[in-house]
Amino acid sequence: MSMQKPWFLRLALPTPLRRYFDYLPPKNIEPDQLQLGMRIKVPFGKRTLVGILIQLHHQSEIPLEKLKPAYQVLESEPLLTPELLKLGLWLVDYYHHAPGDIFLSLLPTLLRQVEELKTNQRQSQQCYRLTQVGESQIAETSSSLTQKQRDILLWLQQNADVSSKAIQHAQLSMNIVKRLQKQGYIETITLQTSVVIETPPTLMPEQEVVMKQIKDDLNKFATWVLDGITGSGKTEIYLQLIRLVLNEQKQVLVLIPEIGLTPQMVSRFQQRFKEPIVVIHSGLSPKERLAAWLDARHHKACIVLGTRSALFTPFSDLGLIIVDEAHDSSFKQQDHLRYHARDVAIKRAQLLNIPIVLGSATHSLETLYAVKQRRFRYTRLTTRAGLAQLPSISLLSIRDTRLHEGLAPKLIDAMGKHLAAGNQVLLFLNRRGFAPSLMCHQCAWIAHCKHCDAKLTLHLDPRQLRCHHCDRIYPEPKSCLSCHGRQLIPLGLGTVRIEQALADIFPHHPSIRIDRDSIRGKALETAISHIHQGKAHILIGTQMLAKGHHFPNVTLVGIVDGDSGFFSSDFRGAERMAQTLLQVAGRAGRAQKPGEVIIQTRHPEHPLLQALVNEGYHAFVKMTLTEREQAALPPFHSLALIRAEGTQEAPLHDFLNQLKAIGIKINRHAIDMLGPIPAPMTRKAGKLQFQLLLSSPKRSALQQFLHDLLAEIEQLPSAKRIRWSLDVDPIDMC
DNA sequence: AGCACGCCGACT
DNA sequence: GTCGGCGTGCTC
Repeated sequence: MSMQKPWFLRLALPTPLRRYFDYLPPKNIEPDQLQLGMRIKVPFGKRTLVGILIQLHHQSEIPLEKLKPAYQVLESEPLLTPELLKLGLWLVDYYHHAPGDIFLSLLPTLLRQVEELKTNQRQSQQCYRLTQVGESQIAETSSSLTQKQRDILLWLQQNADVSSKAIQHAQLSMNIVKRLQKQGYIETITLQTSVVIETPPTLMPEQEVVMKQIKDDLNKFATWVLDGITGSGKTEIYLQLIRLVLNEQKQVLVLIPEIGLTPQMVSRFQQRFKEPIVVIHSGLSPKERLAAWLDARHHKACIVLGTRSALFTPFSDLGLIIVDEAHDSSFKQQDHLRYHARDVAIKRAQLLNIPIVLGSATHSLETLYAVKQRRFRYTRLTTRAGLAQLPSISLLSIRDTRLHEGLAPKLIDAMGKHLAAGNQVLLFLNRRGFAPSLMCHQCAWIAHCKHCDAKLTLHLDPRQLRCHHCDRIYPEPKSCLSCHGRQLIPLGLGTVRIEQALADIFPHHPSIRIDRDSIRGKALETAISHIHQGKAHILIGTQMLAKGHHFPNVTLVGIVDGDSGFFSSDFRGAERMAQTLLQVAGRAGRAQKPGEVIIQTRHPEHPLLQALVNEGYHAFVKMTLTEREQAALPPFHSLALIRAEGTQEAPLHDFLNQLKAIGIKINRHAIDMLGPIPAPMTRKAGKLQFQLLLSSPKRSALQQFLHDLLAEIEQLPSAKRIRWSLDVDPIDMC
């Protein structure tokens, strides 16, 4: 860059504004001292902010007199890698979100703050080890080490990766350790390593085939769809692929839906690899998160295992991305930047020219459609390990059947048989509490939440009504609030009600309930081990039970309500229900015991249910894809949803109509606009929600349209008064 | 989003 | 008299 011409910094700043900000360079700084991605401290209005350098340029649209000089550059090397910077630019383009919000959310919170970063303050979980320089110092006879320093190095040679506690316990001085660290003889890493490293098992023939397919393709971008039923050994494929990539001195990123539900995944990784592993999830403290982030950035960690947010970890040598349970909707962020970690991960792999593996037993329609279009590569595992058989799935019609607390006599009989044989039974019902509604016997009044458009759920312990949408609690009314009738009847089924009923039906078989009410914190682990020890014979649970854990002694799975998802207002309801059904079914019949799955339904003739049960998930997918195509829905059409939220209906309606009018004006492409319509749950926690749904058969057309529309909205005075948001590729409509 | 300014109502 | 309510406007 020429010394004569004026030059400017273009920064992303933490504001919701969809634009960048230009600054004059800080004093005494030459352009070649700056690198894109560096954090820079600047004055912004009356505030001081940290921004990220996006571009150096010669021409600013802002008049020179309005430009302020930046205060200072906060680092000598950019913390945001060029690769993440590119990914950020893509996110800006694709999700049409404020760039400042995006670029700053790529950094851990501690790095978004104006205060200077204090280093060497990490103490928790920090482990010390010798560096190569330190190793050679020990051998060096002429080294200037003192006896104490030498003792420490020798001790560390014997005891690698130890915590400061262990060092103090060995009567060694942490002060000297710190000094040796400064001299570069000792380094710290964040990890929990297990001592025992297991040897990889021999792969089954089918796994060999899958490995060979992916292995031959490991040095370039490809999206691999690994389709594997529960128990078919997907994780083993991950582990062996990771081994190959680690052997190339590269790093691996593994994304999983929820860390809390998959502790065994973490420990499996720790048992297999001696290379340092870092776990990133929302439960970490800001310090821990930063430490993990920096370890990945500087290749001190070789494997990063984490939830959605771990996607934005910087790596120096990333070689492979794995997304486990890739269909899971928790990969989609539902506020701020509404990104889908699965989709962004694919983009990241593409930018890095590395492979990505999506694993699931029930891939999303989007993924399978991409396979059909040959955009993704497909490979599958169909047999369960250890000769375990697949469970047989059957539909049980409960139409015209007298139910006992929601359970058909045939299901109760089946339960009796399995229990008598000494096996465990799992009942799945995705509704917490005792009863999902409370109705007046006289006038049919139903208790509703005052702040949401939702019925209140009756809970027993303590006895109260609760809104599952805003978590408000109401006392149980003694009489009907409408007609004062004294007889209020709990309607419908919750897990608590089933639990009570089962205590009567099977008094000699203890049961355990697993849902968000019965399980808090570590209780899940306790409950799971309880189940494994056979202390409970019947397991009753919600979604919580469907993920991650295997129950080898469960031979019967009962789906209490097989219809709920198939008749929901959301077009993805059936897909999600099918995924959940198969996921729950997968809990049963591992080991040598064959499993049985019984689905209670009022619509046994429903073609989608029939396809799912008789022909399997892929038949279900094929049929659902046809429906989606006819209805012009994803994956055939691209969607974007503009939501507006407020306390009064009229301004929201007006605002969205205004957007629609602008949309019609600028619409050069085939963009459909539906709305404004009330959101499926219009009132939630006291707020009204309206939405405008945009759809197009061409993703790029929708993208261009959104770009133009947002430019117009920025000019709109009403847009500043209304709380609104844009969701590109929304996954649920409420 | 923050954070100002600004113009009106009820308080020491 | 001023403390503070939130409408409006700006941030390179």
